Amino acid sequence: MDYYVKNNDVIVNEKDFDLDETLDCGQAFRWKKTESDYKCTYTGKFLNSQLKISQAENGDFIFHDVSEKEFLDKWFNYFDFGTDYSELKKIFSEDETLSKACEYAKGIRLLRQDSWECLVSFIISQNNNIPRIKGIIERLCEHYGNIFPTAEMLSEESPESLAYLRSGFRARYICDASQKVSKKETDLIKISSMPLEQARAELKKIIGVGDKVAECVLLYGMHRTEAFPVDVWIKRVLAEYYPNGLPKFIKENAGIAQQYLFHYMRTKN
DNA sequence: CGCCAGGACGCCC
DNA sequence: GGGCGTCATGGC
Repeated sequence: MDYYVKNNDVIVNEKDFDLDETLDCGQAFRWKKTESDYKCTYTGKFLNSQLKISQAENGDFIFHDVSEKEFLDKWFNYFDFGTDYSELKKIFSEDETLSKACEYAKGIRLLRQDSWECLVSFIISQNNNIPRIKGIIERLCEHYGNIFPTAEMLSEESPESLAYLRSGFRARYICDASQKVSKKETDLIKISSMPLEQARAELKKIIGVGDKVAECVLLYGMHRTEAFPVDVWIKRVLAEYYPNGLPKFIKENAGIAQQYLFHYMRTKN
C-alpha cells in the first residue's frame, strides 16, 4: 500500500482493493453509492467519522477531505491496509473453489468495523435479505439524526417504540442487546479478546444471538479472522464444494476466505 | 401471487 | 443431540 497527500485528500494505491466489491459484499450495510466523475464513489461512516471515498479509473483511491493523521489513525485500520491480501489469496488459491472465488472478486477486503454496530446489524440480518437489512438500519440511523445509536440510547426503547423500524420479531432482540451492553452485562471490549469459544458463549447470552450472528460479530466487529459465519449461501457452498469439510490450511483466516466464498456464491449467477 | 432472505427459539422425540 | 414449525416484513 502506498499513499500520498494531495491538496485536502489522501490518495492511496492498493491493488488488492475494489470499492464496489468490498462495500457491497454483505459485510457492511451503511455505505451509499453516490454519483461522481470517478469509477465509483461512496459515502459512509465509521463511528462518528464521515468519509467520502472514490475509486478512480486507474484504480487509485481518493479519501476526500481527509488529513494524513486522520487517514493513518482511522481509515488505514478500517480498510485493513496493514494486511497483505495478496499473500492471503495466494494461500487460499491452493484450493480450487477458493481460487475461483478470489479470482471472481479480487478486491474484497475484510473491514474492521465497530462491534456494537455489527451486533445490532447482524441481529437485524437474521432471516432477512440484504436490501431490507439496509433499509431497517437506515431508518434506525435517520431516527437519531443520521448517527448509529449507542447502546445507551437504544436501551430507552421498547419493541413497541421501535415499530417504525419495521424490523418484525427482531425488535425485542435489539432491545435485549441494548440493555445488556449498556449495563455492561455484555462487555464487547472484553469479549473481543477472549478465547474464541468463550467469546461465542458470551455473545449468545443475548436473546436473538445464535451461532451465525455471534460469528458475524466476532469476524466483522472484532476482526477475529478464524470466525466462520455459516448462512444459507455458505451452506450451499459447503454442500456443493466441500462435502468433506474445508481445507485445514485456511483455519486462521477462515473468515476472510468465507467472505470470498459468500460473495462468489451469492452473485455469480 | 409464492418463494425466499447473511436465523433463533421452543418444542418434540 | 437433530428435526420442524414459528416468528415479521418485504424484495424479487
